[in-house]
Amino acid sequence: MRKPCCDKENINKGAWSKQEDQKLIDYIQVHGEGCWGSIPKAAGLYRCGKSCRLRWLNYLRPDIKRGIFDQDEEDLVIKLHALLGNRWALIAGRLPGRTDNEVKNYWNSHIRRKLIKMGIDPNNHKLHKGLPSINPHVSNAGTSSICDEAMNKDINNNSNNKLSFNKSFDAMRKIEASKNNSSSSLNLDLTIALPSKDCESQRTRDMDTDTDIDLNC
DNA sequence: AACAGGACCAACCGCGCGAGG
DNA sequence: CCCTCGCGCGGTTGGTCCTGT
Repeated sequence: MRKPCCDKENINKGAWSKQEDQKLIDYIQVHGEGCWGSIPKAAGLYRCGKSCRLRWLNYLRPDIKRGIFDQDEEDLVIKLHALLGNRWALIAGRLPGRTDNEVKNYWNSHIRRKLIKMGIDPNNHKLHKGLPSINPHVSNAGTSSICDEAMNKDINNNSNNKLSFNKSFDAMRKIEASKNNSSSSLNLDLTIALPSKDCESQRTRDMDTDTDIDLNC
């Protein structure tokens, strides 16, 4: 049996107060991120390290972009989900300022419902047989995923603004290939367009994470 | 105005993985 | 090797807000 991540006694749970937020922000601004296990004590917080990490990454980080997803972001989430499945951290890594939690929540509350309404299975991005589609891009029911068309469109339209995915994505492709080896209809040429204005912040972000992606902006 | 049900989202939980001893 | 520990991830929960009746 695994031990709990932290001593449950003297540990606050639930919503964070403004004072707690400020303590965490102040501490990280001075000492930087990392060593989450020791941060609560050092910062004078009665929280476990995991809770501090989550609060910082999902809410307090200064580069977080909040608010509703625009159409480009939503499209990208759909495409990336079709490629990667529920790998929210990887998907969020392609959306500057968005967190995995936010992407996951947005998927579950908005996109998933939207796809279902359109007659598209959100798990495999294929049309349900027999259901009408209101998506003009999808015409070959049951044979092609929604992202194939969108991907091909992007690849054709953005030849000078492409992401070249290297070894991390090679690994990802292997995983996906083994997962889908019997039924995959995805085009695994993982060349995806991003808005050019985001490239620089994206590059910075990738340096901070292990998502090892080579960008040609 | 009051209530119910749904939607949204912050936070928690447990597991897997990698690093270090 | 094996074990322990810390970190990161994805799934889930629960509180709050919103909307319809």
